[in-house]
Amino acid sequence: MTKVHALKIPKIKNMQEFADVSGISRPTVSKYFNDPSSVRASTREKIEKALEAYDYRPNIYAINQNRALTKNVGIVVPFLADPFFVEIARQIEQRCIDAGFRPTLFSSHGEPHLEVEILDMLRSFKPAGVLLAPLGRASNREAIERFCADVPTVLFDSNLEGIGAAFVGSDNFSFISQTVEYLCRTGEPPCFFEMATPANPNANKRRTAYLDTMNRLGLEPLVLKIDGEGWAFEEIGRQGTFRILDEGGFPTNTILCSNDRLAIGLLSACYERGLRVGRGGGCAFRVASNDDHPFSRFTCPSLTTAAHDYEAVSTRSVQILSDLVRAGGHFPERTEELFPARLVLRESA
Amino acid sequence: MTKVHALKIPKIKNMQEFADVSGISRPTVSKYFNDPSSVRASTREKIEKALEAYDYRPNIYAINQNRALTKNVGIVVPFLADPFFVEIARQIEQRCIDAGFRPTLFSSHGEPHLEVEILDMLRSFKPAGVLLAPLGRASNREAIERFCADVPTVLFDSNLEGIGAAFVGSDNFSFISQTVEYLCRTGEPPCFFEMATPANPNANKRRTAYLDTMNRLGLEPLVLKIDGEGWAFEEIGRQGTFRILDEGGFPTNTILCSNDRLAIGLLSACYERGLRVGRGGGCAFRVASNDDHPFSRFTCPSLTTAAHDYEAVSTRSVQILSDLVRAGGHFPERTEELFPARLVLRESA
DNA sequence: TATAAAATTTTACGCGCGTAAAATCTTGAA
DNA sequence: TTCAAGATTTTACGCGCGTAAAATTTTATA
Repeated sequence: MTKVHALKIPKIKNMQEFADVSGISRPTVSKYFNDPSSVRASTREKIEKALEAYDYRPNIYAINQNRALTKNVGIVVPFLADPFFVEIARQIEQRCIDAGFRPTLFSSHGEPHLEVEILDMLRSFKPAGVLLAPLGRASNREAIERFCADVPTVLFDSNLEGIGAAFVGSDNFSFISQTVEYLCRTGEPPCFFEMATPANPNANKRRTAYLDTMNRLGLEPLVLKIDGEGWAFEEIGRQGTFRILDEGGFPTNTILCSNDRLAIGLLSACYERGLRVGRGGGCAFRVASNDDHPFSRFTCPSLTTAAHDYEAVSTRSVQILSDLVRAGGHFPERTEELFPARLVLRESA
Repeated sequence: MTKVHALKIPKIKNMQEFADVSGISRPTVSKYFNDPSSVRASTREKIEKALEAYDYRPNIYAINQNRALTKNVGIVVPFLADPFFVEIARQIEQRCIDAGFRPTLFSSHGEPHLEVEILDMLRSFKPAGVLLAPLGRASNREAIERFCADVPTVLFDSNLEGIGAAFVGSDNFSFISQTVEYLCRTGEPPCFFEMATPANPNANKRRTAYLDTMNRLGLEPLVLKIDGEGWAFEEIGRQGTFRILDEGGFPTNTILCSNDRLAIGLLSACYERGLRVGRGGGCAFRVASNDDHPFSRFTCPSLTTAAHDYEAVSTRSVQILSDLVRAGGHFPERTEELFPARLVLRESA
């Protein structure tokens, strides 16, 4: 666009020059860019007319240098290679833009030192606020706590007790109770398949929910813990399944996985061993899971799972962050908000 | 860290104050932060000693406002929900940091208007350079061309002829020739399974490579084009497979997919229809593909595919961008560099 | 029409740092 | 020891914009 008019118009270097050509004083122009509705309608028209003709954009560095609070928002997810986090990040990103913020996405890539580095860098960004999905168990709690003391932060997906101004996530009990009840209603009660040392605190909540639900139903719970560290859940689920199969097989014909990525690994291992999964006659067992991972509809068989309410979590997270920023960065007390799951029935159970 | 010493040390507000406490003039301190080796060793020691005691960090906005060229680098990928792009982005990110840049990741999320918006925003970032994997066919060529005229840009993954200072990607011919030759050597020649209107220009190169390779081998090529728009390749591959199966089935017992994500959809459709895929006896057909998508080892069966040289592409992209920046943003002529594939044999073919 | 109150604009100043040019210090050879 | 060339540091200025306070205009009321 610039190029097209290049012959006609002189280049605008700064706000002063733009103010000159639009016939308004520079500070008024500055006000306009901070909030167009803060200047008189007639003034706004003049500026917008000039804007069409001259295509000027304020220097973001000069803006942010002087403004006490920027409109930057940092979005930090623990592991971007997991499409679940991409999806939730995408929605949060869009809602931040709608709310007038300038979001930037970061991934800790599963590494605690990267998480700390990102928060460290985020400090110098002077963000209005940060939406943080922490690594969880591996997180440097102290570092995150210090960060949250300095920067208004809303945690999402994974809760760190007492840290951040608020937490928005999914109700793990809702996930598990729905899947367990469905499985019990339609067949044998499930055993619970999870990592022995899960990266994510949601995993612990899910185990507890499984135990509670089974007890409530008067059934004997059975937890299978598999080895493995880190964020390569699929591979961990796969190797764990091989080991279980080699050591005598699963104790029930119904398996509830802590999360979809473990289930993906489990399904691949079952397939490789020629074990058919599903509700049908020739099936060795049923498998259900939690998260509604974007790929869970393409597994073999497609995965019955409890779906996050992506929209509610992302919408509410950004809304709370907006409130937090408006409130000056502090809430009278920390809040936690959880959204229920929606059971998605597919072929695996 | 700041908090720990809070009682002992006064807070450093700006470079002047830091210069005062370290006994050096502010401009010299400025030089140090731009390049520590540009000040005398004795001066450097003084600064670094003060740095330990006072934990001061220059204001990035003030820095970037005055510096003609920032150290920012934009990394733009077309679709972050595809773990392939996450992986390549992660590696590029790390290499940018190693090269002294400050990378920021953006995703066009498959939408051309977002791609343009990102480039627009990137302008005001005054980046030293940009690494761009364009959407491809859907890209606004004109907008990207204008951007590349103003900002030093290296294209990667998807080439847009003549645009950008350089292109670094994978050699699609190497991918296809290896998979085709392997399939022909070990069984029936493959038909080629692809989208009728692929989003990505690599798809066209792959089709051409398939046709060439089959001709070279004296075999009759056979291209199956399936409908579908956008970036939901798995779903497109799945539905396309259902249609083909409903309309009489595949014409050969060997299928080469243009990319892994289509193959994932194809495999899920085959599974649902009870068609076994693989080399073994009871298998309806063999399926091979291209990309070595991070999930291709977890498909059922695991996917035989041609792998990108992630490391070579990311390393070379960043290296060329470094050169480009050093050269002042322009090369005497545009270069294209392609890296060969590595065949990964798994269970599907 | 006059005038006080409210809304808006302008004046005036500073933010934190980069950088050219001037001043100073090192270094090494005479 | 001296002194010039080279290396380093300091002086001096400006970048582009935010923002409090002052000045002005608009609006509402009498």
